[in-house]
Amino acid sequence: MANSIEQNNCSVCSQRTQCVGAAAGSQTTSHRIRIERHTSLYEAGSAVGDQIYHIRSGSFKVVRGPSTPDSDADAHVIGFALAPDFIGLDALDQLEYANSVVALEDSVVCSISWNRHAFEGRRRPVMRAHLHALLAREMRREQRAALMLRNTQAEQRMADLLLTLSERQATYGYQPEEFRLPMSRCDIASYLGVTAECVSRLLLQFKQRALFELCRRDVKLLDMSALRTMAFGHEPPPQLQQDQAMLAAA
Amino acid sequence: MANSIEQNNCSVCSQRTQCVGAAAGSQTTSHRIRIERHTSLYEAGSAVGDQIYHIRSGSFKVVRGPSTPDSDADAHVIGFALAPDFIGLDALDQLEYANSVVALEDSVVCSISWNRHAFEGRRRPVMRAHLHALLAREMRREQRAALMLRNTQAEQRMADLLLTLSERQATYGYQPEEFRLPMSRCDIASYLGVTAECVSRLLLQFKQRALFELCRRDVKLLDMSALRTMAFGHEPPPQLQQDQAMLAAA
DNA sequence: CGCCCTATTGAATATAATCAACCGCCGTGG
DNA sequence: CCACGGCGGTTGATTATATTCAATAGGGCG
Repeated sequence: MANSIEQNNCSVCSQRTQCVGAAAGSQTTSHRIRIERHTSLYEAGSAVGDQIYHIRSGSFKVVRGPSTPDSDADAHVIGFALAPDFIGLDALDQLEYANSVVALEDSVVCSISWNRHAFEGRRRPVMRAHLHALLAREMRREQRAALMLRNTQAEQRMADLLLTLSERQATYGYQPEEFRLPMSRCDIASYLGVTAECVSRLLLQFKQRALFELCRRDVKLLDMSALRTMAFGHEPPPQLQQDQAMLAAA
Repeated sequence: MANSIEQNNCSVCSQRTQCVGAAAGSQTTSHRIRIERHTSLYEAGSAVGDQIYHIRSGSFKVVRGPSTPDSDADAHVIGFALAPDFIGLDALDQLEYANSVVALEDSVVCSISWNRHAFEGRRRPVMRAHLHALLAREMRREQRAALMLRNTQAEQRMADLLLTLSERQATYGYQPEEFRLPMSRCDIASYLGVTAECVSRLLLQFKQRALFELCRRDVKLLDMSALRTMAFGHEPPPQLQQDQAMLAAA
């Protein structure tokens, strides 16, 4: 399913300050993989290797179980992964992947052999810290998502999702107000834990309240502070950039 | 808050087959800590040390944020931890704990210095595998919980909780049908993402349908297969014992 | 052009929240 | 010993929120 692979020198990578691979040393190489839209990086049930994946560009959905059991449309979206996220951390100890990862658009990932990097060589302690930080960060992100699911209405979760996407857009150098939703309404619904109809209605409401403009999948946020107020009880910060900072510093 | 501490020789520990500490070597020691009911093992905001905790007996709730901000009762329960769970894995890379852990009953935990065990000594690779297995397993557990929150009604989540508690009871040598709920209705409600009233009604329904007997906090499951059918769509297995087996085998 | 798939809209229904009252247990103090 | 008050838990009535079922709209693509 992965469409093309090429070698990659981490020391000249544009994302080396954020990446685990680059920290391992200047001569490190990794494999760069190009994934076409709607194809999977890996499928639930396939063998887990020695690698984790770093998204260089594009976006993915993480789906519980096989991505297309044909008839069975209850493939639940348990998360989205956008550049520069890492994928495959939850499978470190497993023989088979429990989830499938499907590209929402044409994307590029780096495959990093974590075992070699994290536990050999001079920079081993640094790499360990990196890996543990990634694991713990992922765990806290899951916790936060679960918290949202428990204690908020669909409206707030939708607002949160929009803000998260916006934030991600911003860290990538683009404007935070304007972006394109890489996922379908159905994916959003599955992720938020509501029906597609409900997503539709929520988006309509948002539009009517002039929180944003929306044409198909193109979004332009108009009132981000209102969205923030809606998502959290009017506080500014989920400490995400803090985690990013830690990662870069390590 | 931790009430008493004593030294502990892991090689004669009754749980050495399941514990990270014991695998490190025969002369390993850890600290055994006694925690009184309603006191916290640690509080959100307190400093993270070099240890993770292994529950030897008793039970805890994991609460997002400080456990008692006095007036503010919206302390959300993000999970329960029962023997022989591990606690503190999500803080490996952090300076401060993000969650608080509160004992639901008088409990005993072992404090294990993971850094020393996992990265020094002859059994280092084994320890690493242990630690990574714990981290990844915890992550998958979170994912499973989130899946339940997204795609199920309160009824199913309640059934799932009861079965989980039952299963835990069984792994500990007791009968799986009869046990005592260590947590309050309010804690259950917070964990399931519903109100306390709703929990009450659900439990009443279960009783009326003769799924179980319930007196205050004492439970006796009468129809476990019905509960299973309710929780998952009539399939048997969340693969949890598999994880346990892997852990013991490593 | 016409089909298929995604998305939207509407009406009726189900599920859980909210608000409010009440019960029963337990510890305290008269 | 019993009365009191507090807390955890239960129950009821009403309302809000999201689901379900069904029908429709619109874009992409052969």
